[in-house]
Parts: sequence; structure tokens; C-alpha cells
Amino acid sequence: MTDDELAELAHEVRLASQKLSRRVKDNTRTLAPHLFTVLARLEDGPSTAGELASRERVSAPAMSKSVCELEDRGLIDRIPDPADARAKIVSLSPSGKAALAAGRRERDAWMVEQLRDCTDEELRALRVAAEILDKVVSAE
Amino acid sequence: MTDDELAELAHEVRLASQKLSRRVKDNTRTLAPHLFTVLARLEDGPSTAGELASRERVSAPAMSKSVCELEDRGLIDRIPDPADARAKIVSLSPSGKAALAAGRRERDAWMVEQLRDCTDEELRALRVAAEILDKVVSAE
DNA sequence: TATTGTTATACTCTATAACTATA
DNA sequence: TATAGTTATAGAGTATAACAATA
Repeated sequence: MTDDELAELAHEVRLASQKLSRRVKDNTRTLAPHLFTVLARLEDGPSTAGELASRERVSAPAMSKSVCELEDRGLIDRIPDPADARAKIVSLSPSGKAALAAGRRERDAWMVEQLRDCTDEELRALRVAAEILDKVVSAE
Repeated sequence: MTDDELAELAHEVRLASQKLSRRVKDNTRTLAPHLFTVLARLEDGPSTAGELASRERVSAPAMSKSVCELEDRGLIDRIPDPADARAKIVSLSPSGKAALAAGRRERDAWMVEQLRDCTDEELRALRVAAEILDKVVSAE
């Protein structure tokens, strides 16, 4: 594939993905994106505010605020780190797990409706592409 | 395809697209998204602030601010509507067209780099999928 | 009266700088 | 001295309400 063809493909893939993301976002009413992604990150296991901040590439104060709000809403638990009295260990609470599942359901719901009009062949093509895209986007 | 399979596919496609969008956004330094999309919208032809606001699903004051900033930066032209003295007609300026092209180049550049590691077979699969996704997402 | 665009005001999420309490 | 988390303060971008000029 020539560089020009690659550039055109990149443009088409990017545009379709960004349109999709925007539509999903427009159809989301629950838990705000920045709080949702923190809960999703905590599925990998407990963490600290500082670690979450660097993983999400936001400032320490921004993450501190998010974590405080999530705690106020009962979506996470925070316990003192036994090894370091300055740090606190953040983990998903049962409510947080439920909120995460509900958020995913809502975010997927719009997508499901759109896919209902596709043929089985188109759906198979999308399944293959989703795998490739995920690999491409997770690289590095 | 069963409803469960459809839900799983929707989830995978959504996740891949949202990851991609986020990575593109993180690698964007020029023109902010809300200004960029206004310029892109104006490619379809001249418009008014009110029309742009409803097309972008943003409040009238928010769009007014965006349009004023774009005018200050010389990226759009505004002329009085000859048919209605309250309205002003907004259109892309030559600088605006250039900024749009530069913004697209920047946004695509990261994507091109990611695609370089793909096989030709994978690229063909993505081309097919991009077309399907665009159709799905543009529906309604 | 209704509508186009704007100003006034406030809320959310973000950032940098400064503080506290540990290490 | 350096680090984890917070508070103080400020800057984007957004919204609703109220206004001006015109329809």
C-alpha cells in the first residue's frame, strides 16, 4: 500500500472512530467520562491517587478531586497504605462495580441499536476490524 | 447473531473507537476540537451562528463565542445577511481552509504511524470496516 | 411577539503553585 | 530534601437567563 493510500485509510478510520465516539458520548447520561475511566482503571486492581493521575495523564489535584468525589458517592473505598502513612489505597466498592457495569451498558446500548441494521457479513467484518484496531491503538 | 453476541461486538467496537479517539486527541496540538469542528462544518457551505449551534448541539452563547474567536483569528469571514439584518453569514476564510487542512494532517499523522505496523490484509480489513462504521454512525 | 446574536453570570473540569504530613 | 495528597487560585469551555436589535 502506498503512503498516499495509507494516509487516506488513516483518515477514514480516524473519522469513523471519532464520529462513533462522539455519538456514544452524546448518548451518555450516567457517570461523567473522567470518573468512569477512573473506575475502569481500578478494575485492574487497587491503586493510589498519584498512580491513577499518571496513568490517566491528568494532574495530581485533578485526580485528587475525582477520587474525593467518587468516595463521596460511595463508588470507591479508600484505606491508609500500611507501608506509607502519606498514601491511601483506592479500590472499587460494590456500588462502584455496579456503576461501572451500568455505565458500560448505557454506552453500549446506542451502539447495539446502530448495529441492528447491519448484515451478518458486515458484523463479521466489524469483529475482525475491532480486534485489529484495538491492537493498533494499544501499541507502544 | 444473537443479542448477546451483538452486545459483545458493540462493546468491542465502541471500546476500540474510543481508545483511538482518545489517542488522536492526546496527539493533537493545533486548533481545539470545538473550533476545528466548526471549520469542518463550514466546508459544507456558509452558515449562521444559530444554525451552527444547533448542528453542533451546543448553546447559542457557546457558538457565539467560538465564532467570535475564529473571526479574531482570521479563520472565518462574517458578512451581514442581506435578507435579515439580525443575522450574519459565516464562511471559511483562506486561512481557515489552511488551518483545517493542517489540523487534519496532524490528526491523521498519528494514525498513519500506527497503521505502518499492519499487514496488507489487516489494512484491507480496516478499509472495509471504516466504510461500514461510517454508514452505521451516520444513520438516522 | 418571536427570533438572532450577544452579554452577564455560574458551573465543571482542568492546570500550576503552595501547603501538610510523612519518608 | 523529596514525595503523597490536598487546598488555593485561575483558565477553558459550557450552560441558562436576560438583553439588544430586528422580524
